[in-house]
Amino acid sequence: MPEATRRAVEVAPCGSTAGEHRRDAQGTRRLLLDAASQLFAERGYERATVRDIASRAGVNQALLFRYFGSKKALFGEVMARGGHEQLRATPPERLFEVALRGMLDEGGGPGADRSLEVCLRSIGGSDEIGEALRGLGDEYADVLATLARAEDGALRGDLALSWLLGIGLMRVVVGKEPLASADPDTVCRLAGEALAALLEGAPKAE
Amino acid sequence: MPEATRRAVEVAPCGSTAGEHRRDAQGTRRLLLDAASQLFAERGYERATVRDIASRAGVNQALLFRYFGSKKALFGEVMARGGHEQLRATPPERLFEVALRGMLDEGGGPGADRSLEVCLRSIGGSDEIGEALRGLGDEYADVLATLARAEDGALRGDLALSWLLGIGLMRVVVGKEPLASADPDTVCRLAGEALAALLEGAPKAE
DNA sequence: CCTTGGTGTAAGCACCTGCTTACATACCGT
DNA sequence: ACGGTATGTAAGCAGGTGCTTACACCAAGG
Repeated sequence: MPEATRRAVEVAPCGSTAGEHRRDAQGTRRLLLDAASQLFAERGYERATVRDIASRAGVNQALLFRYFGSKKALFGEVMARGGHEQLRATPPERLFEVALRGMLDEGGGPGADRSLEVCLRSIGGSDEIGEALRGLGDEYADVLATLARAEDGALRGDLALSWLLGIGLMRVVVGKEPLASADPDTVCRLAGEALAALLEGAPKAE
Repeated sequence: MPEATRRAVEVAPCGSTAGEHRRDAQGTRRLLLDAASQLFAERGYERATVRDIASRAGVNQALLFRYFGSKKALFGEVMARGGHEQLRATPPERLFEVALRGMLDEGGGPGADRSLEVCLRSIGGSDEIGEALRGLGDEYADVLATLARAEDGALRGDLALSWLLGIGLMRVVVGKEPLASADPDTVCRLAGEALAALLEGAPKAE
């Protein structure tokens, strides 16, 4: 090893300011996970860069790769962490309304589940990302399908999920007026009534 | 068959050697427009690169910038060319069904209107792109709103459009089963019935 | 003390992006 | 024929991307 490596960079030690940043792998891992969750929700997968994520977490981007291996793996962990909680905690007959309100009340606190929003904003991305998103969609659609009593319940469940995501798309991502500013209660009522017609409609053309 | 469409353009009268590129600005401009239309529909705005577009058109990418100035301007021309035709040629009460079928019958010939598909696949993109897409969405929603007789017709129109795009999203972009393989007639019937409930529902909660 | 291994960082790599420039070539009026 | 110009091309630029590497630090453990 050459002697020149002894050269000091004279950079301020990270912990010198009030000792705030202790060396804690789990902690910074979580910082990265939180920052990624926010940025994926705000910009989608492609437009959220690893530099932005690391910057928001306040750490070096190399740590992101040390702890998660790749941007895609990080995305996978973010989706796995948030996505399924709401699904398990909500009874099927209320799932549509709860998920819809989750998207309508956008500023619903920092801990709100924004995985559907992440889905919407990331949809144009690479095929591997689409794969991950399809998984979450399948789970929602399966639950919704149980609400339709007709034999083609799975298809009706897909159509219900389509509407759920379509509404989120128009309101949150596109910002289409008057939908974007509409009262969540009104939107839920209108959608709920038509949804009932969908799920309880005649099972076959006759 | 993208190769066939390339040589199908015959604008200039002089039809000499088949393999050679006649120098025809209008012709290559149109080649670029066609290639861009296809690639934007297949991959969305961001993932369709100018190199790919020029390559599919069989010309040098520098020509793309000579004729259109920028990728965004090219996108604008593509959207302006295709988007509004279907809207004008369709009576309002059939718009939902026609647009829905336009997305369900995906391989509907090379001249089919795929602007809605372009919208869906480009949604995650930059804000300026979102602006362009919002314009087309507004036109559709305005027409759909006239179908609702209630005073909140505009909101119901937005919800109808949300569903239209949501179905396209799930079927074309995500490929969600069983929706992706479902019979278009069945999908149209299910959606149409519930849509009627939406548009003709009670005007106010009371 | 000093080694050792986990934690943090700056710098860089290879590639891709939209876009530009300098140059070659074919067409057309004279 | 010929020169000017419209048309086409190859090469390159500046910036951004995910990801890697070489190195500095800090806290334990001998």
